[in-house]
Amino acid sequence: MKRILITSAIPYINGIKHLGNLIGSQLPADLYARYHRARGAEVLFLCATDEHGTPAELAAAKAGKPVEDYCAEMHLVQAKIADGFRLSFDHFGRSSSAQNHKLTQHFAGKLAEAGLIEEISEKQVYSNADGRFLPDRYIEGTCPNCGYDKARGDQCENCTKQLDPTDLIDPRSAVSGSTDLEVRETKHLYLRQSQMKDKLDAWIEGKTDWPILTTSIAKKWLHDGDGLQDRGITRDLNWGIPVKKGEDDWPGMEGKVFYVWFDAPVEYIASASEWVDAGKGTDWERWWRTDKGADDVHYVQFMGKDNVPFHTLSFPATIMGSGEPWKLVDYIKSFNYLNYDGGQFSTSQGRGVFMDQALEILPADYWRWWLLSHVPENSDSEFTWEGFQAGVNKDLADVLGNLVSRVTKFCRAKFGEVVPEGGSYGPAELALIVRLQTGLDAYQTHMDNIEIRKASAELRALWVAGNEYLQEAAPWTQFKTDPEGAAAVVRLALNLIRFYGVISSPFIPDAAASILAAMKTEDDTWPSDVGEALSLLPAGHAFEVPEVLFAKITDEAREDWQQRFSGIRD
RNA sequence: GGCGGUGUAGCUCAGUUGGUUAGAGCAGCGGAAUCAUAAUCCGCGUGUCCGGGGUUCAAGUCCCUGCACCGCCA
Repeated sequence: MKRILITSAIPYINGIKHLGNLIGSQLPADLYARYHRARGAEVLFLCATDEHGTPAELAAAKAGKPVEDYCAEMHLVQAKIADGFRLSFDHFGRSSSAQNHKLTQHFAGKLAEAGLIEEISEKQVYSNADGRFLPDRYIEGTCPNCGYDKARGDQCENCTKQLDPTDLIDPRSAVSGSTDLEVRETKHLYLRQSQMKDKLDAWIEGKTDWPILTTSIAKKWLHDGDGLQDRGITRDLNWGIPVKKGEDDWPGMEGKVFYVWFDAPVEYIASASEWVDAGKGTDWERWWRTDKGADDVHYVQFMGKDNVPFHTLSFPATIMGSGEPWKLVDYIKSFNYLNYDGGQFSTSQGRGVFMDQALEILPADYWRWWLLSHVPENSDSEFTWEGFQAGVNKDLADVLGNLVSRVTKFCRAKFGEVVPEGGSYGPAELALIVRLQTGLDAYQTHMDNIEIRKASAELRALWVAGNEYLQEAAPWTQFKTDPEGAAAVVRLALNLIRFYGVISSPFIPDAAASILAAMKTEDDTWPSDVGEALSLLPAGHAFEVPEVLFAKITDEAREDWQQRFSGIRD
């Protein structure tokens, strides 16, 4: 049996994500996971919250809560919303888990043994009032270049000049506003990625089947300027994974933690360990260790383009550098950005639709279908309310939903809520089967290749083929002179509905479940031979006319939402 | 400034290793049908493939250059 390991980029803990974040990794990953499960593969689909770092600490402080409590709460909030979108994670972990502490420290220890960790002393700004070191961007002051008084320590937003915190005039803490700052010497660990450059380069060079977006970003970082640079992997913070060399203390690193980008990818592995500890699985190493059964695992990662450098370079450097047989990623699917009505989605400005709000106004399937069929695979794409309304109404309500409706209601009126018997299949039916077999094969090819837009277009074309057939066969006319012939058409059409329910389930799982429930069958076997699949519901099999599968989005509702989500989130 | 991406019908996008009259969905127009969520089906597209050079028997598809938009710059 095929074994597929799937991870989605892990969302940061400080707040609810918007639709751009959802379509950029979690939703495509879920589609892929559902598809392969449906086709009988053994799938392990993992995600988690990314919880460490300064933004989490500040968000917790703002909420007036200890950071541990804040993260625990926000994790539950994000988990609940993920469930609302039917994201079918086998485990939704936390980067702050004990398992991740242990693994992250383990990797650091192995990297140190391999000579890939370097200790470097540097000067950093310390805030006496806050009792902590401040990252560059959390120091504010007056820009020496343009005089802007809210310049950040890394860059002036007004004149865009790159700055050092020490350049600022009258620097102050962005956390407390205190001006009681001093520059202190502090020691940090650096991952010597530059030592791994050739190895990483050769590895990326071999990935000719990866999306250009993925490899071009990786190559840029490998070759740009002086090539791949070493990166600091520690920070002077309280909230994080304490720096240790395996299980041993790391002299000189007391009170320091690993930097988020180092521990966050390790959580992909730790999440599998959490999955076992939560009693949902029995052996996580057979997914992650090539010496313990993972050599036949196909590992696919999903992420937005901003995450590509970590996944193509830093994390592989960590894994390769450990010298241990950890599973390396086989395919990286990366995405561009989804824009909102002519601009960007913005978490800080509350612009666009956030995941919780989306679920308040419409069922998950509406969002899943539209987002997946417009996923920014080749370039940035755009969400507009008009486009969303038109797409959802046409594809889901008119093409698929109405087909289910017209067939089941016609059958109920003429034959009762039972698959009718009589008649036999002729050339039109055979032609339909051939058409569907061709389309199903194409659909599967696109899904296998993770070409999501193409897959959604093909699925929609399969729905359309059903309407074409029905229109041509016109059982409502045939019924008047040849009820047996009409019965054969309806029998096929009812089977067609079940067929659609099965193959559509990766995109629209709730509607698919409703369809199967209405057809009163639990057989959701993925079809291989379409002819067989369309004779699964025999004459005499009872069904029921389902409620309207997809209510249309009205102009009034659209205008209302358009207004409501244009500005600042309440 | 450097690097990367994008630029194809009103809109959203396909166009594989260069090769026949550049395609699909939506919207629009005309027709059929009336089972259905006024849904469906059929028919209708001469667009400077961003501009300009070049390579080639042949370029949307390769090379150079200019323009526009977007992103990244540890």
